[in-house]
Amino acid sequence: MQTNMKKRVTLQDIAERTGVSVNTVSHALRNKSDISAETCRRIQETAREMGYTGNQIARSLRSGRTHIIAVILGGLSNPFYGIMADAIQDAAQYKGYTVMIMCSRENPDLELQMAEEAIARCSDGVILFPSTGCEKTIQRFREARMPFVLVARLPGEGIADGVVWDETEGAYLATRHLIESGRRKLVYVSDYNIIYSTEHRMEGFRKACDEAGIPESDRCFLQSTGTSGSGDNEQKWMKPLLNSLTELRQKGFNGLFVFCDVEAWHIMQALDQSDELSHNDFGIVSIDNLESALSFPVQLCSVGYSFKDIAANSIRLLRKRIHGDTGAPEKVVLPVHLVCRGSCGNP
Amino acid sequence: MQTNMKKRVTLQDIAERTGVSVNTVSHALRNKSDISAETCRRIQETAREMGYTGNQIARSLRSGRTHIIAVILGGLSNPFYGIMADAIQDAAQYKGYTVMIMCSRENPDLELQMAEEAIARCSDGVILFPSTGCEKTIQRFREARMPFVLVARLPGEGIADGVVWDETEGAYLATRHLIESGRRKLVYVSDYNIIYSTEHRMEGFRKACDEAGIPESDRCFLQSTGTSGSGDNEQKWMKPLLNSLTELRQKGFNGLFVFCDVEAWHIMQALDQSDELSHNDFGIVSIDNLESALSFPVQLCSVGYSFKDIAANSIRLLRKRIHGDTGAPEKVVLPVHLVCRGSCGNP
DNA sequence: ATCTGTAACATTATCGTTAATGTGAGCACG
DNA sequence: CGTGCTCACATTAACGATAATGTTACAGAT
Repeated sequence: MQTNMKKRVTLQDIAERTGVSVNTVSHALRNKSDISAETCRRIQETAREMGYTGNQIARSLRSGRTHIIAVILGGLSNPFYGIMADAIQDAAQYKGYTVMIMCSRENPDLELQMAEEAIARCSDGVILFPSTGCEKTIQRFREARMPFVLVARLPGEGIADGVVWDETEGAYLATRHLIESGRRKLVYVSDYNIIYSTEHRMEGFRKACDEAGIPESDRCFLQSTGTSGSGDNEQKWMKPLLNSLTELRQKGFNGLFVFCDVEAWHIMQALDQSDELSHNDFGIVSIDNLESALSFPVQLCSVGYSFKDIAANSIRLLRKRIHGDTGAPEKVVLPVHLVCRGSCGNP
Repeated sequence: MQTNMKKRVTLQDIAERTGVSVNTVSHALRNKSDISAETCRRIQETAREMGYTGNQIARSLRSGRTHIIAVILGGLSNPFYGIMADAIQDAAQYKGYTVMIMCSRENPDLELQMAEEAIARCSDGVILFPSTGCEKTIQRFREARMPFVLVARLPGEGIADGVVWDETEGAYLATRHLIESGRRKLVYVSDYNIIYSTEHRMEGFRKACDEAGIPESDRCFLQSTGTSGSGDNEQKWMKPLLNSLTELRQKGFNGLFVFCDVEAWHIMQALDQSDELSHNDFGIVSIDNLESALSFPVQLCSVGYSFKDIAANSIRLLRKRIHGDTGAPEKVVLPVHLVCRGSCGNP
């Protein structure tokens, strides 16, 4: 059964080999005081010879610290999360943490399950990209006294530490960009209905429209289906979407504000596969600026923010809590910027 | 200092509360025998009341199993790895494992460092996407008796368990597709020089050329720079690439076999940003079929394989070793298939 | 000659859980 | 009426590392 008995070298083994106590070995390897230079050298050499590797599990049990940060996000095949995870990994590693990524699939039940995992595994803290319906998860972290930070979405003011970017401003910039490129009949289109993000992006959209004097009749909120990429069957969602867009195009709508880049790609794909429409029939802008990190051959105008800053701030806030800070929740709002690549249709 | 004393509920706490021994609590919570139904019920209820969550760290130390699988890959911002990681996560979770993702940045030194982490944290096993120069990493896993599987790249026959797909066949299919769409002066272009993959893809490219009777003079191997996405500065790599491609175009070269989708996107982006060339000047095919998982508005012909099967087989092979199998290394070669989306230029 | 101090180690307890034994009460049975 | 057996728990010993104390030998002070 246990033929692959991993008999790792332990402090005990080194102790026996060098003829000192386990504690002395432990101290010697960590260069603590109270060990003579000669003994210290001998122990360290023996440890190297024997191929000793400290057992993090044992250390964690003793110290109560795992140096693990759990990151709960939608799923890694979504480039948005992929890029985020990469940035967080980097920032975490820089501070000596290992990350453990868990996927919620944007489902509050799975999210809670992942939270339970994070707690059971004694993570030092959790970075949560909260799903819509994350209340129970947050409640659970509180009751378990598990330090956590909310990223990207912040359901309620002062509820917890959070790192977000200026969503309203982002949507405002994107929409204004559409308008400045000559579009005056605008569609806000999305499959997503995400806590925090949706309301703020809608608000930014409205603000830009108001400012430009675009009447309500020239604004349209199109709730699409399948464009978020959750469903697999293309045929199912493309048809209805194209029908709606064709109709809107005939009514003179010529600008699309799309919730995020991933969704915009889906919509562009649909438009390009259609016989009657092309993605050039609409000015298109969205949010996330993923192309900047990925170098796609897609010319999508988008509003970006710094993934690196989001990661660094998340780790910073988390570390504060891990180290015992019990102050009021801190909210970090990062700036956004517009990147024009031509999909707005500006001549 | 330690104001956030996480005083979790332990078996001991439950034992004191119910007036039985710690062991009895342990048994009761795991529905082991030798505990009377009444006591069992009482203990479980108390545990629920007190909000008990088992401590995985302690369990791991005791049992010698962490139920953690470390995955060492290039980096999550690369959609190839993002999709892979997602599939592996899924397969691992299905079998009761949590994955710990570590990034090698395709750098053997970092890779070794991550391997050390995986060992120190007592992962049950490791899934490694080996970098070029992975010998020391593999050596380390062996000496630590750490079960591992190589995925995507297999440096040497019978060296270790491995899951790959038919690279030669893939490149052959892709190249033949180019030829069948009327291209007969072909460029193999790549920045990558990856162990295993590069030789096999080149071989497939050659095989298709040979079969179609394309003379050596009508084949070109272009070693690009920056197209793999490792460098940040676009201007640096685009110029030389476009110069090379312009020259090749003038010489009549009209088909590009690109190492992988991510690289093909970069090249298409460069072509589209050029004044003299467009991505329509070349038939383009590559490998990975990432669009199928991501729904990008990019019409790239590509050779795909099943991410799900790769993930499932990796976990399967790993579990065999984790459970003590010491048989000969197993190599799984998964089939590939071509997906045409039009970038080949077929009229 | 006794006391004190300290360098350099050793011992012991502990983190939370679980496997391997240990134990006492109650009951059946020859 | 003692033996054996089972039930239902308790006790003890790990897992590997580390913090909190103990211990010893020897140097120097008084």
